[in-house]
Amino acid sequence: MTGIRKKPRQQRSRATWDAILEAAAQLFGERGYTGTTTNKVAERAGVSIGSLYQYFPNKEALLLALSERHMEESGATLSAVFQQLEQERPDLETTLTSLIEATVALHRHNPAMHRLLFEQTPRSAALMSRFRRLETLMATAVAGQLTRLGVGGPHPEARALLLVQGVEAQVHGAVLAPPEGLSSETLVEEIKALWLTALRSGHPR
Amino acid sequence: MTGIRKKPRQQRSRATWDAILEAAAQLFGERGYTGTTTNKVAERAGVSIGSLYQYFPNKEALLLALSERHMEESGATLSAVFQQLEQERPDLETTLTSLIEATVALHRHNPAMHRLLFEQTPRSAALMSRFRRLETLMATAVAGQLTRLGVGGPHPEARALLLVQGVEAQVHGAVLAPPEGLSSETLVEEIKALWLTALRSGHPR
DNA sequence: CTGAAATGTGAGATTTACTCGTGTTTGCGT
DNA sequence: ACGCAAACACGAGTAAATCTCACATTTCAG
Repeated sequence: MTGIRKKPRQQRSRATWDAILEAAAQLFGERGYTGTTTNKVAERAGVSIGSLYQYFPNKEALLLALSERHMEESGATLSAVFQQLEQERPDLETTLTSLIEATVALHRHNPAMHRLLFEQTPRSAALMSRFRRLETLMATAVAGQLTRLGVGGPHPEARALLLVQGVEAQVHGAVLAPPEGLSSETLVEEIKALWLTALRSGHPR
Repeated sequence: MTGIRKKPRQQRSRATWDAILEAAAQLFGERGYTGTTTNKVAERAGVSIGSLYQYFPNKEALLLALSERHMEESGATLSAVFQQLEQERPDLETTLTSLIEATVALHRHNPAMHRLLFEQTPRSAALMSRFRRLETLMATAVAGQLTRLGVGGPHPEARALLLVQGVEAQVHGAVLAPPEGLSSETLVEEIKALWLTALRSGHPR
């Protein structure tokens, strides 16, 4: 269930593989998932429909491959942030700001892809499971930070998970659908303030 | 774009309309959205495929109608909660508990429908806009409560929106996908504690 | 009773995901 | 250079799903 039917062995096939994925990313972004046909993907990629199905067993596999790529990028970015946090060990406010700004950056980096994966797509079990894996990974790392800062409470894992889920939803809304009369910057500042208060209370300095 | 092609005028057509929607709810719940065909919906409803397309212009319209129904129910439930809050005017902790428990109840009431609308479905622009409308409505009501309790901060609307988005995401995760080793009850209690701290800090009694 | 509007029907037109038999290119041993 | 097997590419065709439309039936006002 890797979403890949055949790993390319020659360089030309690697090129068609890339072309197909790139075409899929473009068309999904332009027309949405259901609005895109596999034939159109093959056409824009400049390959035959048969070649597409040689590498991707079905339409959803294209989406899975794209999500894989996107989540690897996201994972790498976040890993870097956590690595820096573990080196510098800043206070709660700085730590929170780093995490939230990183989340904002992920949403602003490729809004089309984010919309595609989180809004316009039938979330299959496979996609959900990939997503939960990233979420769990992040929650674990966050729990480590909370514990270090002494704000983990009785259930650091639980608190970290709620932080990850909450911040993701709030930032998603703030960046991709800011409501009438509220700038996304204002909202992001409010998000930081809210979580800072929620976490530091009862644990000053 | 109402998702309804023709409003029924006679009672028999109302009956077929109901039968179609009920069949769609069942099959979508059993087989998922993409796993359900419009012909099967018509078959289970005991009507011809033509009748289905007389009332619903396409498959997605079935989903939209179901979401409409679900959101109306949710809206009614929440309205009742807010009405009670405005009468009894309880303190912050009780208010928060009411709101969060209401959200939990909504998720537990019909998990299949919730999963269908929020996970297994390609979220069209129409569906998203309906969802945002409910979210905005809720945020406005919550903002009123926060202001009454003196915890609105400089941007009560912003804070309320973040609360609605955050709690929805957290409760959704806690109820529909509690992680290994954490009961959803524990998580819900943690959600309450977290928001209570976030909101009451700096504004004791 | 009558005609017109509302409702119901289902064969089939159209679209789309996906297959498969066949042709072409590449790498490699000799 | 040559031949050959494996990898790669092709695209008409198949199966299955969505949706249409011309026609049949039911309802009801006058």
